[in-house]
Amino acid sequence: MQKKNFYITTTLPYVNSKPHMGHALEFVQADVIARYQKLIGNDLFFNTGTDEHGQKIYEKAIDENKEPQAYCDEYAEKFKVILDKLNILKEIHFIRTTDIHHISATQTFWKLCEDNGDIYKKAYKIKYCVGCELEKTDSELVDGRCPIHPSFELREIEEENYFFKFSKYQEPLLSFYEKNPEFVVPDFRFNEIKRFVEGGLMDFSISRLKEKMPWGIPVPGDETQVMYVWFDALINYISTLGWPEDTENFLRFWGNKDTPNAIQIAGKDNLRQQSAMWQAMLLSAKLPTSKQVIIHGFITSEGQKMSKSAGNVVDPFEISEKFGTDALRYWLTREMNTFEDGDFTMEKFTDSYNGGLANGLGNLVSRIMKMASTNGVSITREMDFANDNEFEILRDHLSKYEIKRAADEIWKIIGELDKKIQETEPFRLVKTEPEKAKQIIGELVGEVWKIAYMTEPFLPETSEKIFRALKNPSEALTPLFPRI
RNA sequence: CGCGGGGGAGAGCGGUCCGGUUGCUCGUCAGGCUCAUAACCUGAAGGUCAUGGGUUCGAAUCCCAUCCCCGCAACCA
Repeated sequence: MQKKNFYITTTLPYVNSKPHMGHALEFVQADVIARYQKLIGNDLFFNTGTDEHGQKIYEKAIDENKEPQAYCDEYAEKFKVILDKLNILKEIHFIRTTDIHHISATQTFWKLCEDNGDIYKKAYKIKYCVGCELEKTDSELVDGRCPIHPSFELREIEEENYFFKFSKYQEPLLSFYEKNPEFVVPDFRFNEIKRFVEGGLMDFSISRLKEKMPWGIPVPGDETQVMYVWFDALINYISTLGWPEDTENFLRFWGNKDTPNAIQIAGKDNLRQQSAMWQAMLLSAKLPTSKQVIIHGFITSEGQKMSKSAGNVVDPFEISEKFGTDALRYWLTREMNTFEDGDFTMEKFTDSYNGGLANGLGNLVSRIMKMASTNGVSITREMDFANDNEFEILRDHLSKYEIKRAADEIWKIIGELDKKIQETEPFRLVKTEPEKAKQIIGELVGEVWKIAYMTEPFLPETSEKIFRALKNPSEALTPLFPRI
């Protein structure tokens, strides 16, 4: 099989809050795909990082009495810690939108769009709450008023901002979608964005007055303005590759216009930004588009949106500390519907842990390894992903990013093995026909090897433990997942 | 007429695109096994697949209408 270059990126979390379950979901989903690609022998560029500019960060920093940069440093660190905690591939690139190189790349990008006539200045009306002394977006308002200060009338202030000619890209985007029928996965999200673009596009504001909000990347050639955070943040997907200087790396992983290569994963709230706005920006800069955008759902808790006020926030850090990284990864990949919303409760979590991990995978490995060590049976076969047809089903699902379905296939095998042990009874047969029993146990050990191999993208730590046990069947195996 | 998702055994989900004995997980009940983490295997009970109409030999699935729940509605994973 020919080696390919594979690029995948998450969205960059905005550092206005610490890592939560939704971030964990996206990191783990991306990691499963990345690990799988690595396993089948492809060269990998895996990207994530932190989105650090903008008004909200600026305010938070002031609230916490910190310099914005110091505040961001602190939060970027928190995200690095959660990546580690989730056992995300160490080779992941971690870009920060305050990185010097990102800043210069963004300014270059801006100039490309500007040269193409897609950036212009226009008076822009903003709604301003005198109570908060802040600008408010329409989505923040309740009944047209600031929810915190409903007694104040909102003031309309006019300021000059730069705008991006999004409207110009309605037709180009639609024809691009037409030519790339798999551009957004799953298909119902693709329909959603098509309908949105068909409905007409409004140019969007891409800068802010520096004197009001200095925490942004300076607009080239205009000292009075900084870029609006969205414009800057999206560019990370290519600045992380060393664009614009490192054209070789860029072509290798981002691809060219005929064969775009970048896979992006994002939450459903990011559908527009990733699959329309960002693609229009790339078209404007005359750069290749992304290859595919994968959209996942949200995690609710007790059927409701997680929020501090509802008191139902589940901390991924705590869960993995308490039950293990792979227990959390298992839940995120197998219990969650890959493309839809899922609900997290402690009860569901422990049920799935006990069922799938303790009674399922853990117990199966225990019973087979015990028989193997008692009877001196060791591993007899080895396979690999790239060449073996045994993995075809898994391959089919993962090439479509059907993470849950791929995991389901593994657990189907686990169930069949439990059944096979019961039906062939090697533990009993060993007393009457030891050779035949050993042969069966040998087959079972081979199956455990296969499971360890297939499990690696999902549960890397467990996979490693099983491999270790397979090499030393005589060593006592501690339960992989004690019941909880 | 804004967009989208959903209504199904006690609970949670597949299945719906491309009509043809409702499938899975957990729970309950009965039996079996003893290699294993009170784990594992077999079987059973339990559903008018939201409602009303239509198409069809046949509808959870297609069409029309209605009711209810939940997100989003330009920058919140």
